[in-house]
Amino acid sequence: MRADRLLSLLLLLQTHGRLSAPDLAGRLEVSVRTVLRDVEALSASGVPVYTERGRHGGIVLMPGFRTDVTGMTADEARALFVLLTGTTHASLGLEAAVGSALRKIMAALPAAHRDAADLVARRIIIDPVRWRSGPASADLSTLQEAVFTDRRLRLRYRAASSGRRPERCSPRGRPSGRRSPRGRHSERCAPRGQHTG
Amino acid sequence: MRADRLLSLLLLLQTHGRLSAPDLAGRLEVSVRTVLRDVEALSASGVPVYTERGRHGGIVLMPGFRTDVTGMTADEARALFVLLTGTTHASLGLEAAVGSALRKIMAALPAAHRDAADLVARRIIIDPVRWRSGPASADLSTLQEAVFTDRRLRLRYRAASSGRRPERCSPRGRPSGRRSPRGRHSERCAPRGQHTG
DNA sequence: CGAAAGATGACACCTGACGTCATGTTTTTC
DNA sequence: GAAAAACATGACGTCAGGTGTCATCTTTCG
Repeated sequence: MRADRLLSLLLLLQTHGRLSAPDLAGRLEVSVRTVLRDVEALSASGVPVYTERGRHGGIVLMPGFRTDVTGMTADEARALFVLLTGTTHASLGLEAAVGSALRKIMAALPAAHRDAADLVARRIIIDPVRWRSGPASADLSTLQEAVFTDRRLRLRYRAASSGRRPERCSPRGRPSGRRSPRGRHSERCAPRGQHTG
Repeated sequence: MRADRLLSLLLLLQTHGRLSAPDLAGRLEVSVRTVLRDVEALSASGVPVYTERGRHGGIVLMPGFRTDVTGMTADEARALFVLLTGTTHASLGLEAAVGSALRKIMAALPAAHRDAADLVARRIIIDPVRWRSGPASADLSTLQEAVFTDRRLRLRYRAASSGRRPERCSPRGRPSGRRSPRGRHSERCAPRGQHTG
């Protein structure tokens, strides 16, 4: 899904400061052209992302970003809070767009707002099995989430990252293998190199 | 978008107890076939929706639903809360899927969880202009939101519904009119009859 | 100057989403 | 019991969005 990948792109840019388009293409498992298209879409949507050309160019998120843009009132946030304590289970299992997007945001939360929600996000990250007990059709999204979680883990608890890996790999590949001729990295199972610096 | 409509379908079913497929088709401005497909998708996603055949059949949401399914822990909800107070502005303007979906949920919130968030949702519903001051590309989504809001208003504050209607109508119709041959109700401006009983 | 990387346009392919048509099946109503 | 209304399902065609690939061009750094 495109919206899904846009979110991942944004989170990747928030985590690392600057990434080259080929690098992003590898991480997101799409072509460089698609990465540039996505960057254009992000920029058109108001995300302060800009690019730098030349030898060591790359995609850069505006440094001042990631902190309080505060587009939402406390009231609105509270409304969401109330909503999410109740109905959300259905709405999460309902559509991959909202569901997986929120989960990805949640997974990447500590990087953005580490101050108040780190413990919460830690629980979610450490125990991804819980997601598997969700709605029945969680195969693909659980896999994607596991991959994403693993990446995040590499950043936070580098020691405890191994051994908790899902048995099936093939990130972003559908079980039917229909999408395999597209991506060039369908065989990879371990998380990609991570610029741990 | 399909995910968007699935959410609307769920909310419609939550508001009214039971609706026939042709009725839903009219409200959602799609064909009956699509409504049935959507119901199937909802059901496959774990939403307890069932159908009743025969003369006065219809689509019914399980009565026990809408209250605490509690698929999300308070921790997770708090994580979302923290998230939505911060980064959300970008993520809202970013992708219509998450953004408009959340707004629709928020708009329909009082029907579901009237107890704790009515005042919040009321503020949101009464002052939709605020959404217009968001990211620049909010044309279509703002229109859709306005239409949706108007419908909700008819239910809650029947007296104050008029006069605050957006100048452009054509709900769910793209400005280019590309989608017009599909939907059968592209010309309508006023909200549809609402079963106000 | 050459290599690496972003920028852009064009073209083809594929898939998901819809509408339409056709045909059953079930339930209510007359 | 027949007709009507409504759900159920399969098939087929259309259409637009998303992607990959190819081809150039421009910019920056070594």
